Amino acid sequence: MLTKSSTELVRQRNSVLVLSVLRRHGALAHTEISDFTRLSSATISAITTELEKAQIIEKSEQQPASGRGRPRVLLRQRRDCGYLIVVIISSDAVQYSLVDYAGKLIDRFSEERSHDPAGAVRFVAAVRAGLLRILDRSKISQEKVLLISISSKGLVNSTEPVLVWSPIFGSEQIDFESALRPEWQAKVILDNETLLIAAALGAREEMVKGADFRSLAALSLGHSVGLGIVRRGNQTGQEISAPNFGHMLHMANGGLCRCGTRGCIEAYAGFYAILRSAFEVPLDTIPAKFVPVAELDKIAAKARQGHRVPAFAFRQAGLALGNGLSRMLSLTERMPIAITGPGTRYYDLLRQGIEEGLGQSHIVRMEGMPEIRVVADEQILVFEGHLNRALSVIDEDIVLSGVHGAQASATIQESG
Amino acid sequence: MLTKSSTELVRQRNSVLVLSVLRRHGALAHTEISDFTRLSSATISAITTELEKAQIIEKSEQQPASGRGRPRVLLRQRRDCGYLIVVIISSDAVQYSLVDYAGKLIDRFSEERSHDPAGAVRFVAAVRAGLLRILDRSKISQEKVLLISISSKGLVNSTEPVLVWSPIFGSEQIDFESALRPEWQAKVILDNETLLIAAALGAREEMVKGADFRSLAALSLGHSVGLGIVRRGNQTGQEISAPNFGHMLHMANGGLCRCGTRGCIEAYAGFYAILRSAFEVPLDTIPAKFVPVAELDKIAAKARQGHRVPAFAFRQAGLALGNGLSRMLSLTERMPIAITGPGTRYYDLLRQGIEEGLGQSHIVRMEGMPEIRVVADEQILVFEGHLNRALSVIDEDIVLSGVHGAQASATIQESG
DNA sequence: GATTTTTTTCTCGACAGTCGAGAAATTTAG
DNA sequence: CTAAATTTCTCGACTGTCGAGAAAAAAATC
Repeated sequence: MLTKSSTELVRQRNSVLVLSVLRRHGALAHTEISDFTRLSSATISAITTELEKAQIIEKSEQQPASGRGRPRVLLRQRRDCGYLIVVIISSDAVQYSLVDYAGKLIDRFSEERSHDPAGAVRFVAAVRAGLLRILDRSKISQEKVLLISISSKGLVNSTEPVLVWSPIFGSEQIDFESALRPEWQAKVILDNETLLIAAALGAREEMVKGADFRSLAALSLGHSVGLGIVRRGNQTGQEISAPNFGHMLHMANGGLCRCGTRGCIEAYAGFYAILRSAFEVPLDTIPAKFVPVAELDKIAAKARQGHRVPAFAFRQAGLALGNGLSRMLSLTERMPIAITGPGTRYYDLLRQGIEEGLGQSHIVRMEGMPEIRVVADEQILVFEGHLNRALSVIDEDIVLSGVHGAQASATIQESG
Repeated sequence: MLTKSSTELVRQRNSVLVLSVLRRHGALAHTEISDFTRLSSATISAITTELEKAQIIEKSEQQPASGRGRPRVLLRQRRDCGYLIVVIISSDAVQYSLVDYAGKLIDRFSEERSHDPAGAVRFVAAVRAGLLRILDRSKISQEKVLLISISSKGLVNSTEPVLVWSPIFGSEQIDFESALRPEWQAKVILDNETLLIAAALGAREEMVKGADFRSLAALSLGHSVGLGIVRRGNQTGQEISAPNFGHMLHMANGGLCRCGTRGCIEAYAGFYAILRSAFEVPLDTIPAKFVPVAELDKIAAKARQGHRVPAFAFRQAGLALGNGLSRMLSLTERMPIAITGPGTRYYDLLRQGIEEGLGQSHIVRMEGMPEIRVVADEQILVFEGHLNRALSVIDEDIVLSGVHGAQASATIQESG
């Protein structure tokens, strides 16, 4: 449904635009902002003075003039405009990071995760405690925290911050919104971890290729299998989604998966599945909850030495991934695939299977093999994705709700 | 990438908004437009007088006043503002329809399709002749044709009107843009047939449910298998896609498909596949080019009488469809599925397989079986989808490029 | 038949936003 | 000290939307 447009909307959108180029390129002068946004100098003046009055951006300290002419005055976000807490939930720990409005990391710690099975309630309590702890350590007032950005593996509700299914808690849903609302007025967002990886890679790619960038998929290999897809939207930035790839059907009536279904991709390509297959355990045995990486390393070593059974296990995993990717490509379009996660260390063993699995589909035979690249530093990508996403959400929120109100309160502060 | 906004953009978007409510609700009075668009009366005046000067809309004939007060003046699109040619390519014929700007059908005919294999070039020539023929019959000047909207089964390039793969011509690409550009200045768009069905069903659904509508998939069963997905976009209307569903991998190293790959869904669920399976022909035999529906009816009759082999053929088809749909749902979200096409007459035989195939996946086990409905009148839906899509494209084009220019030329005409 | 009521359309002034041009500011080069 | 260069700021013009009220036009009422 289309909706009406007004001149205020124009100002809002252009304000967000100014903030976003500031975000992307760091501190910028008036003229540079004008160049990047294609807005006239007069408009930049109007917008920046408004944002400055609202205490969202500030003029930077005078820096040594680097040429003739009137020296530039750089504009940058005010670090103390607001704060962001990033919560990264992984299988064995939860990492809390406090970040300021300029994207600078202020504080960070990790907490071990309790592995007790009936732990959803206790887990939520732990997250609440962790959030209060990082706030307490920083001496920042709670109202200044504008956003809490959470990520986890698993399936996430697309509109609300509800974890619908996760490898650890299964179908025991976790609603972060209602869990945190009592003590936090900050907005809460929740994203799938691999989605954030895809978003970060997409942003990097767009930096390089510019308008040529179309789409990209990120595949994360580990105890579980995740997929994120980022596509260039029609007009409004990027469109990202995190399908339930690990539990997409690979083969009807296939191996038993952790989720209780038979034949999921993960039941062939997850770490536990490779282990199960390498030890020739029947495919309908209930899989191990957790597999030490060292264990898998041993299997990989044997496979590299030429032992048939472990090599076959990796090959089967590759085939499941390749088939799944080919199905994903059939449902979307040809796009490069970036593989991340701890599983990349076995890529030499997986590769042939992946390529064969991809090659078995019409789309790949017709359009050719998609570009596959291995990307390290999964953790950095996740955090980068958090920042990209969270800070632009904050920018939008500030402009949408804040500028006029904040401007008024700023005037009061000045006169008071 | 965000882009700058300006006041002209506001006017453009609001003009499109006015045209779209006119499109949706038929002739409307000033006040009604204001109600629907939430724009003020003054703005409606400004926009409508502009559109009227540009000869895009007109005041309707005075109708008997139906109450007290100043009588309403209805505004409607000018039928002669421009024309649209709809070309529906099906396996045995090509249908040409001439439609005016108000969406009214003016002329229509079908032409048999030559089934010669080396026919891509000849086929394009036939389409060009057909287009000229329908233009000639109508006595409309060629410049008045603003858009040629083509649909076909198969895989379509998402940005340009290029048929990438089709059941009949295979990988022999057809670029309608370059084929028609010499003699037509009209814009050319090409869509997958099932995508248009999905778009039409989505529009209907949105009429009923309003903002509650989220997404919907249309599955078309026939000689080939098509899928269209429509999702409510973030802000700008609907987002539709037509994946290569029929040739998504169903089973690695499975039955041979028309496309030359093994294991496509169509190689189990297409009409030829059901035939092959019912006659217990080996799955690697090259499939029949064309299967008379009567032949399939016979098999269905036997299956309904309880014969095992033909019943199994339908069941296998259902399983392939169900597995494929479950994979699609894993990659998107839970959504209702509408089944159309000639294959719906065998739905009683397919149903059990489809449901079982769906049930084998994690997503369906977790979120439950999606709603499945059978929808008749596929042809009507295709045409409706064409109109929805094409006319809104025309509206946008007119406003974007036309209003000021057309206004100028109108003034010239008046003074001349 | 004149007047009032009701409903719709049109018009006017206020306000918000962007833009181009040029003025003002401020530094380096000579 | 002056001229040149460069950046920032300001002003008036233009476009757009809005609310209020005037104008139009028919039915209802006296």
